[in-house]
Amino acid sequence: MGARESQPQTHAQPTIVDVALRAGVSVATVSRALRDYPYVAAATRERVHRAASELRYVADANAARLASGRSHTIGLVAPILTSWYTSEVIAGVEEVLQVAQLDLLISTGRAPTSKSLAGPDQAFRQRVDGMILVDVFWREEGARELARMPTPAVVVGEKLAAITSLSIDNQLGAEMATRHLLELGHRRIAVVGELAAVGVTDSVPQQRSKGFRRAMTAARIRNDRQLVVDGEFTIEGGRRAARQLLQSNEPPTAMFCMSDEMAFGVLQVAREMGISVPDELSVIGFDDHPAAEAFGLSTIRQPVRQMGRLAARLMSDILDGHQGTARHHPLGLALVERSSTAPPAMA
Amino acid sequence: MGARESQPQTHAQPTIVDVALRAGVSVATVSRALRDYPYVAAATRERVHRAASELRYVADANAARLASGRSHTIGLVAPILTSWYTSEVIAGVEEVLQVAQLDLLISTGRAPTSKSLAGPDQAFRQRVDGMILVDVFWREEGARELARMPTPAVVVGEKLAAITSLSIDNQLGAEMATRHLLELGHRRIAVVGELAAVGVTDSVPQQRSKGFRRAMTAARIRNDRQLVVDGEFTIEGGRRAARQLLQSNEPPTAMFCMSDEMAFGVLQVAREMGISVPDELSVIGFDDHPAAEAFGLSTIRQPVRQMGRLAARLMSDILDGHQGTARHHPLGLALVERSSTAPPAMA
DNA sequence: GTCTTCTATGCAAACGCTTTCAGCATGGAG
DNA sequence: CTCCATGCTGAAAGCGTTTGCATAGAAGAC
Repeated sequence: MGARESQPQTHAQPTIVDVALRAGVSVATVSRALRDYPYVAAATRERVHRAASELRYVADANAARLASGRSHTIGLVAPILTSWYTSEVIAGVEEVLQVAQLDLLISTGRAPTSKSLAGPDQAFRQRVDGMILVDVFWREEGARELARMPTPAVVVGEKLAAITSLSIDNQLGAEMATRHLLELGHRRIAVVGELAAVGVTDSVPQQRSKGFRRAMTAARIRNDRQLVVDGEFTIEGGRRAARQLLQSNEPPTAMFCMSDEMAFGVLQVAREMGISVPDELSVIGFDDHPAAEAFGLSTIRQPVRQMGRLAARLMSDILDGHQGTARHHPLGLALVERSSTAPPAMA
Repeated sequence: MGARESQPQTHAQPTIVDVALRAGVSVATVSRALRDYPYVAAATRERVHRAASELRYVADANAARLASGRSHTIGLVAPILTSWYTSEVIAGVEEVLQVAQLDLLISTGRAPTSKSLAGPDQAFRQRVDGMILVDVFWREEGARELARMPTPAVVVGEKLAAITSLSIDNQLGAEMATRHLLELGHRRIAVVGELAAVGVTDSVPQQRSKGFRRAMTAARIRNDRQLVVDGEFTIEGGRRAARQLLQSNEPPTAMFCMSDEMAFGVLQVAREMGISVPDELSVIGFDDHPAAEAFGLSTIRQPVRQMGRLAARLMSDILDGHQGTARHHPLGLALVERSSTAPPAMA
């Protein structure tokens, strides 16, 4: 009793068949009409659209994906989701995906098994049309492997040749920051970064480290190992680094922190120790974190949100077939002077 | 010419059929064996597993979902992804989903069309087994509607009866903050919150507002409308609020900011105006944002990450059928005293 | 031995779409 | 008047799983 005659009072979602029945056409036509394909008479299209909206029908994404191979979903992988950086990238990505009608599947980069950097696992790749990899460290070799995979990818945060990528020039940024301190007259400048990573070829910390050294060398200042300390890229690490540096018998007059968050920790410790910033100590960060202004922190601004937007746009283009060849997209940096940097006190 | 005989040199993913062929069993058996269903002989199971791993086979999620109705994906919706709060929740959620073998699909709560708070659109719901709604404002009426939907949901940030929810006690938190200031001896206390939302019944700002009023009333202090200002829940808004309050002819001796970020703005302005905190002005926030410590900001700590974890665990339980009835789960708050609050200067 | 239970397996029907292919009008070209 | 494009539509074959049902042995019950 009661075949499909009565309107579907049940809570089951309507299927394409329901729409077809109601519009008096075949499911094939419904499928075409709803996706605005050619070869559908205007009147028919109209009728189908009406039927669909009356039924509140929306195509099942899984079935569609199964049949067509496309999922209209792009995946994003990042080692940590909680950092300011990552969430800002995500926000940028979402911004453009939303208008591009694409969904976002997020995954934290599960342990990159030391073996062949397996990368996002297959299960993940299957469900997306493309991936945006943020802050996972690939290097050219990994990039080539990545490029060979069937799922297209865009890497943010690293300069790569084998695959579409985008990043800032970390070395340049560090150089800008250091030069700023140098120009103010500082000579005894400390860096707080991440020791473990500095050794890793082309890692972000290493690049920033290079930029720092380069500016220092240009100013003919010798490398002083006492003045490079570990801040682990966290606020807490920044605090430790600051204590270590400020309690030494010959403290620096300025510090370049490779991230704003470390700089926040430094600022806190300076305040607690009664060391006045910028009178007795200049501090410059890197990022332009949303809280940097409130700290009055001078810093190097990187356009993170914009990076997210760009990544999404590139991905979207690739999916549309306008890909062009893989290339790297550099993004600009800007020095933001605030109140944490000034000429050093008289010696 | 090479049917399926040769091993699949092609880049196409192996399907369940390939595994079946290789293990010498039917696809049905493969399906069962791989998911560790009963009624599969140990030896067979073993053989299938081996074949699968040799082929690097992993079941296509879309096909599986289509056939079984389950997607092993939970969806998360939030109005903004970029806030510290949201990303912390997400991190907590991811933490437990990862071990529960569930994927996370994220979506920003598209414009909640004023009409029947459509909620997460159908397209989204279809793709997930359950949803975690963070900081979308439902109220009991919306909650009931939500509960009627086929997709189970967990709401974080609001106390609801009709649906599983979890939140802190906002009123209590505000009361704790205010009482702290009161106990230090302050009488002229300002609140910075969000005016627009204070009028909305049971919105977070309204609840915090109530808590504030309640503590003040208990201390027999009259309501002074000059002392409640808008900070829009942003750093910038905090700055504006601070300027307005501090430039008035009778400035407060203490301020309760409904969020740490607004407090950051306040602190910045105070510093710029040469007003010493906490000597001339006490400031307390709400959240315990990661940067709060660096600011030396006293605040009310809410366990955001833990909320994410709990939400995910509840969702996971619901999906496993251990749901129990919908209920609200309260989370604890703690006063964190730092250096931004102290007794008022002599009058 | 026969009759039931179980256990283990396979067959084949969904699941809800997309897409190929073929078919039917229609209408202009010849 | 015939022939071919051309525009529109429908039938049906997948897409890669899961799962209900049937079946074949094996093992107990009698």
